[in-house]
Order: sequence, then structure tokens, then C-alpha cells
Amino acid sequence: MAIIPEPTRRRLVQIAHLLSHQKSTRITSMNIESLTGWSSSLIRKDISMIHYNGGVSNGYDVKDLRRAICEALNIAQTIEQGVNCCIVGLGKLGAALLENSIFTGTPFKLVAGFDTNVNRTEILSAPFPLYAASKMESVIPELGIAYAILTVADDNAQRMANILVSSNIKGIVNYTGEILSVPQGVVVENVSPITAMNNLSAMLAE
Amino acid sequence: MAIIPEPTRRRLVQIAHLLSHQKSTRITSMNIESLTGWSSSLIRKDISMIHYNGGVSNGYDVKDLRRAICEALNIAQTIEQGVNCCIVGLGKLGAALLENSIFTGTPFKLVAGFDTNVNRTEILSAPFPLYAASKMESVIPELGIAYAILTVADDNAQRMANILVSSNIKGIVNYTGEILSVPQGVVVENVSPITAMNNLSAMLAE
DNA sequence: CGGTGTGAATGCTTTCACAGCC
DNA sequence: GGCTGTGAAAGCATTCACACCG
Repeated sequence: MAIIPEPTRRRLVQIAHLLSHQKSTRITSMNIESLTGWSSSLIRKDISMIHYNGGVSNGYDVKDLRRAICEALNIAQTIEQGVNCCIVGLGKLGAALLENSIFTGTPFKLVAGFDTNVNRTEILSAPFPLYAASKMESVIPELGIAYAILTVADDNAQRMANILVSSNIKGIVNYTGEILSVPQGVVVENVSPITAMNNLSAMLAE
Repeated sequence: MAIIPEPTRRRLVQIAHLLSHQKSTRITSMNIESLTGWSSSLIRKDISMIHYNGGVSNGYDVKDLRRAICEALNIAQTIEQGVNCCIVGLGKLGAALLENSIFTGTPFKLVAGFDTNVNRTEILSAPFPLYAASKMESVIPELGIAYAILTVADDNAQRMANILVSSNIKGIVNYTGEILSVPQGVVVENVSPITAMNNLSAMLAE
């Protein structure tokens, strides 16, 4: 498969998600345009990047298009096997995410939580084990954990990220306000409320 | 001020944030490169977009550069006046964010919370008032709320977004898995853990 | 020197426009 | 007729390379 440019990939991920919530059985690029704001030709181009070629004059088959996108992005495999994830930092935010229901219907499975404060790991309960942060480097490879959700305090973020990296993590969803330095090959997705708000400000100021 | 392209704006927001946490008093574009992974020439180009011209052969003055970026992005004004924000949806995640400490040291101020379930607004306590969701259209303009954090259940997301839009909200930080349809002029920042995870998958699959 | 600031060149993304197909 | 799929054109963003400056 030819390489798919990052902007296209990100849109396809969204489109796939949107398709899974779709009521009707067929959808056109214009429908998707009005749902997402991206131009219909851009959407057609994106779809052409994965060589789908299943569109006809009344659009695409919702289910089939979704399947094709997932396959092309290699999230099909992900979907079948599931991906093991963990939460690092069990403060209020981390604890809120413990609720495993958050990932039901997705391929992501929470299988462990970590906190430096052993109190937290004892007080809280979750449908999977909670460990002291010192256990990360052994537990993460053992359970085959690929992704981590980082919800520690900002001043602890880089230190924990370093441990995650040396535990061989593949990706980090970063809820802290810090920008993490990680080696090539590890992917970080920044979702801190503060960064998000700052982005809003910068977008809205022309 | 000439318009600043979106990718540049997003990087500058991050750089400004990073500068505020900086110990040393001077910094070079190479320093920022090793901190962020963006190339030093890109960083210089970004800075040149705001016509800063304050750099010398030992780099930039950290404080002054930060000030200049904030000014150029119109987040200076934001910083002085603060921006009023609200949380819509007081489930576990929303409740975790109520902790106002999350925005201390930032220009963002939480001034209201909303939930359709009046129980939640009564049970929970916060350093600002919590209202029934039916009050949104009156309270939001009244308090001059510009940004909303959306933490409702997915199947309620678009409905709440519609109400936010008709309450004249400027920006939405979207923690739900839904893609929101909003009119031009309203900005959405998607930070759902599921979207973030999906993006990780798509990035890591070449 | 060591680093900035910036035109020019390169390399991506998006839009356009239209042939082709159901 | 309506919509897809896709070269070709246009529009952006990033890197290069080098003049310039403390």
C-alpha cells in the first residue's frame, strides 16, 4: 500500500468513525462534506488514496466503505485483536477514565493503571489491576501494552513519558499540558484541555 | 497583521506554552527543535511570520519571545482579560474537570457547569454554579461564556452542540467521540480519547 | 563563530474540472 | 442526471542555503 499522507489519514479515521454511527445504508461525498466541513472533492481524493473504487452514482455503501478504510489504515487488524492500553496517573482525571465503559465498542482495552502514589492504587477499584508506577517497566511489556493514557501532573509528565518509552510503549495520549520529548517511532497525541483551549484562541483570533 | 497559517499557529501556541515553563533566560531555535522535534528552520520561519526580529546570535530572550507570540496570536488580550468557559456534561469526566485547579495559571476561567440531569448539578460541588442544561441558552450569553468543554455521552453530543451554537458559543473542546457539525465561525477541537487512540493506530500503521 | 531572518526551491495538499459510469 | 475517480493546476508549508549581524 502506497503511503497515505497524514492529513488524509486523520480524516479517514474520523470518516470511519462517523460511518459506524450512520443510520442510512448509502452515503455520498457531499453528505460527508455537510457532516464534516471538508470539501467533497477532498473526501473523494482521500478515498481514492486507499484505492477503494466502490463508489457508484448514488454514493458509497456505508458499511463496505468503513470496512475498506479500516483495512487500509491497518486498524482492521487492530479491531480484531484489540490493543492493550494503560492509564498512567490516577488522579481525578485518570480515575474518571478508569470507567472502562469509555472504550466499549472500540478495539481498545484498558488492562492496567499506574500511579506513583500507592494509596491511589489501593483506594480505587477498576475491572483490571492497578500497580505502583515502579512496576511499569515490568508490567507493560508483560501485558503487551501498546498505548498509554498519560494523566499525571504536568511536572511529572516527562519523567513518566521516559519510563513509558523505556517500557517500549508505541503511543501516548497526552492529557498533560506538557510537550513530551520522545524518540522517533513513538507517537504522541496531545489532548490536554489547556492546549485545546489555546488552540481555540489562536484559531478564533483570525 | 498578515494572516498566520494554521500549522504555524498551532506550533506557536505550543512554543509559547513551552517557553513559559523554561528555566533559562535565553533559547535558540535549535533548543526548541530538540524539545519539540520540529526543525529549527521551521521554527525560525514560524517566528518570522510574526515579524519578531528580536533574535540575536545567542538566540531569543525567552520571556520577550513568549510575550511577542502571545501578542501576535491575540492570546495576549485573552490572557489579560481571561476567557469564561463552561463544562457541559457532569458525568465522571466532566466532574473530574470541575476541579478548577486544572486551569490555574492559564487565562481560562470555569464559570459554569451544565447537566441535563438535575441530580448531578445538586450532588456535585464546584467553585462556580452548576445549572440544568435547559438554562444554557440564558446563562451562557449572560456570563459571557466563550468556550465550552463538551463531556456528555456521545448520543447527546450533537444536540448539546446545537444548543451551544444557538447560545453563541465561540469554541468547543469536544471530549465526545462524535464529530460535531457546527456552522462556520464556531471552532471545534476534538480531543476524545477514542479519536486520539484511533489517530495513534493510524499513525503507527505506517 | 554561532545563530537569526528570509528569498528561492522543493515537496505536499487541496481544489478544479471533466471523463466515465450506473 | 448525479456522483465517483483522477490527472492537472493551484495553493500551501517546509526545507535549503546563505547574507547578515552581534
